[in-house]
Amino acid sequence: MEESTKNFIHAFIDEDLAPGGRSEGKRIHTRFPPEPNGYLHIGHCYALNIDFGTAEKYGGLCNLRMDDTNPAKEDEEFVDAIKEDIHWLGYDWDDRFYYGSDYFPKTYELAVGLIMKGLAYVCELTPEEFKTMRGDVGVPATSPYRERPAPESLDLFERMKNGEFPEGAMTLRAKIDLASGNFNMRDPVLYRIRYIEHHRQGTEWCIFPMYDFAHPIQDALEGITHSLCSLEYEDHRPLYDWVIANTDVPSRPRQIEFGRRSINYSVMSKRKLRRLVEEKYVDGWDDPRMPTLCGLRRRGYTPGSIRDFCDRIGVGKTSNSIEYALLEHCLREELNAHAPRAMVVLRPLKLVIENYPDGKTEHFAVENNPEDENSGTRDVSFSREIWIESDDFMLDPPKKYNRLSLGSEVRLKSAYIVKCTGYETDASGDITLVKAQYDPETRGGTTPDGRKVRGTIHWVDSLSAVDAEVRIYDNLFTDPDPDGPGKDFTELLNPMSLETLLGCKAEKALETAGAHDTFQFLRLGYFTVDSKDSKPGKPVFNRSVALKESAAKPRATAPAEPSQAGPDRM
RNA sequence: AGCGGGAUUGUGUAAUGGUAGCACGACAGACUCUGACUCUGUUUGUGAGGGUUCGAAUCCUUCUCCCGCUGCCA
Repeated sequence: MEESTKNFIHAFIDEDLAPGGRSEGKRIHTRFPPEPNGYLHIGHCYALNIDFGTAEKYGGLCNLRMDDTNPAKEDEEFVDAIKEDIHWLGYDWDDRFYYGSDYFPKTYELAVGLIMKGLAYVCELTPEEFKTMRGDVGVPATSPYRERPAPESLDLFERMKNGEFPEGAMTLRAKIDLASGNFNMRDPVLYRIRYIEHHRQGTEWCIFPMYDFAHPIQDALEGITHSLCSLEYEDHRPLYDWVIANTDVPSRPRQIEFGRRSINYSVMSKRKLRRLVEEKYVDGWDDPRMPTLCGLRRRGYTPGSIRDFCDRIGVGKTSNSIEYALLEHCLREELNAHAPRAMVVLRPLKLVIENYPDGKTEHFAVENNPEDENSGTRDVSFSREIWIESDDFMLDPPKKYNRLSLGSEVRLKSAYIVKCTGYETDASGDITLVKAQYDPETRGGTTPDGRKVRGTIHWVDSLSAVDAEVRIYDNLFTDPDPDGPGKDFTELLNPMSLETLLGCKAEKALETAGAHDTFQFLRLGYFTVDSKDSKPGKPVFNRSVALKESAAKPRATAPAEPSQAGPDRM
């Protein structure tokens, strides 16, 4: 997992660490600064991996800091969820957990210092005036308050802080360059007035620093050496550097920007994820179809598979969309090695073994995981009537069909070889039952005579079967890029993204499976116990990811029989 | 149009002047008590033109295309 390949960020850091570099002799220190206004998603994992991973690579430290300088958007509710998700992924910040808002007094002090140096002024342009006087490409911005004497700005700024002016009446602006081609440098706002209760500061403050002012100060105060952020802040770097250069801060962090990464068939922006939840296209932030960490967790993704994914997608300055198949591969790879096997029939069809004594029950020891010799075996019972997957029997099988058809032989996994002798149908011609004869010499699924049996299928003893609900998930969207230009993602939702199967038959051992337990259902895929809806005796499983299927495998027509739409089916 | 970034196979990522490699996907075959896993093999790429050089993905140049910014959001 620790690829530790060198990326462009490492190249910059090596350069800074070299003799004469800005970080020579220093311990590398990064930070992860989420805004507590939503749940973490897979895109954050990528940033987490960069922030914590870079610190780790250099034997440094990474802080966790809640970026909460805008009281209108943030909520304490998200703070704990964010911390939980990060810990779940396996990253730790020790005792270095901070809130940006904890620095409000110091930030205010530094703003005062800027005013005294003549580098900031109180501007009384209303938001509307501000907009009209912002200038344009080739047209400088203007402000009649730009030359206001420092003592006057000092007085007004203090009164802003004391709550003497209404929202929007004035701002504190940096005095930089009204004609800059980089609009972020056209005397950017440093402080604005907001009469909103802050989730931690209460009503202590009514003026709040902007990100562009607060962030570099917070970084410098914490001794951050490298402030890693996404590409959209590239235009802000000159301002970041300006703040560092012109305020009295103890260190000089370097901002480095990296390209974002998204996943196809998904949306990633908080705004869109919020819409999916609020407009009930999904069942909540932790709906297993969501790219949120809580959603992925409920779906059955493991921390290891997600971190492996982040390592594999690399770090660069391009903004790209990764194929969902890579994430799935990472999960399969981990689960194949570790998930215990179980037999579950999703779409049950009764198989009656005519020459097997009625009332008799046998027990077989079935290996828990053929990939892991130490995983042992479990006891699986067998009797005259068993459930098999309905597409494991076909009347008119295509070529290369290895399963049951009239007259064919198949192995019941770990039990016996059976030969199909007949079937029954209902009035409409649908198959209701399949008949077979077993070969007593093949106990355990062996063939003492050395004959080859092409197919092996999974099965569940009807006498001990447990009814289960299984949820099959597919992409949330039908379009690989639902976020693309000119597209309305709500019109691209996949109506088949959730299929709920009721009356599935699970082997007895699964009756009491606990939340987040993950199994490989033989020949089907990896399934995780749903953490919300599963109950002992009434298990509910989420399909985390299907097994790969070779194209050669003939696709039987999927019988719709026990399948039913869930309540939130779209 | 002003400023800032970017372009290597279907996808992502290496190669900083010296054989374009790796992973995922796809396809084909071997193996198999999971049509999984594993193993083997195959296909497809340096956005375009010009230049420098023995030699260019890499350096120079012109062009094309893509993305971000013009909140008192982060």
